[in-house]
Amino acid sequence: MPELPEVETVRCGIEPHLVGHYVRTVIIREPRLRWPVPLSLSQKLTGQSFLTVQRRGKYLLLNCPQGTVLLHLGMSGSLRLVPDNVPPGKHDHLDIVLSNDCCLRFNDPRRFGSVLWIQENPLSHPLLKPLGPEPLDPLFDGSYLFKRSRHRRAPIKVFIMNHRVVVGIGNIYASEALFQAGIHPRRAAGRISLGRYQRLVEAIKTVLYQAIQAGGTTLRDFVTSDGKPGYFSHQLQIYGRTAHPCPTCGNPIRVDRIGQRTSYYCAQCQH
DNA sequence: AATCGCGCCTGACGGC
DNA sequence: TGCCGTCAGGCGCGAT
Repeated sequence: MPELPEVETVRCGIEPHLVGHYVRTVIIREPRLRWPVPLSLSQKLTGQSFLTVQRRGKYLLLNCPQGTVLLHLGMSGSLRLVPDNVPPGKHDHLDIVLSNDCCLRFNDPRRFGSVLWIQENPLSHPLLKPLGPEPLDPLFDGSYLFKRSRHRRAPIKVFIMNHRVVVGIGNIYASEALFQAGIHPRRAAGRISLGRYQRLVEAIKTVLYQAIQAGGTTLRDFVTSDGKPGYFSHQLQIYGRTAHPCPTCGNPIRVDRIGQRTSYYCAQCQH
């Protein structure tokens, strides 16, 4: 599923094909996404040109002079650029056809994604306003997390997956970062020292950077007309590796359910 | 204020 | 083979 690194890779991939081009047509085949795709999207977006393509957490912002397409890939969403004569396939819910004969195609089997049109300042939109800092921003550091976590009894894994605390850390990278930092996913957030938070933040930045770099190389051929856009295969040390030996100590990796999410950890290495 | 649990949805998978 | 139940998961929302 798209995590922050995938969304950033998508952003980089589509940006050069959108910026400076205008929208010829919008085709909505299935408006029933997480929120209904507004019927007015077609009319509002047609004729607009793209100024910039930004990312905020896992949201993509396609900025136009008169508004912004606010897009989320949810669990199973993907964006591809295809020549505009390629017939749509299953779950191709929406096309933004561009002046350069290219078509930005949104596919989402589970329809947890969303495509909205907003006219106010995007950052004051109700979906974006409450979001915490970007994990790769320098102001996201150990002392920030330490301060935010005081008196919090929630497990650290739940805490760092809370998008009001910090955005873009999904289930996979939460497990990976906690493993790398040697912190047990169930430990209460309020009972972790500043030093350990500094190590955790370092781990979060490292796993995200590595994944973004991996994505940049794997998804070099972003413009495709066939096949699925491969989310890059993660180099995961712990996620999904139940009963495999821990790469550090060799003890079997454990799986557990924390905050309604599957969590992987090494009971020996993480405290 | 913080935390919990629900619901949205399809595809993959296991059991019978 | 086919049918059915279960699970996976991002994330906003309403309840506690």
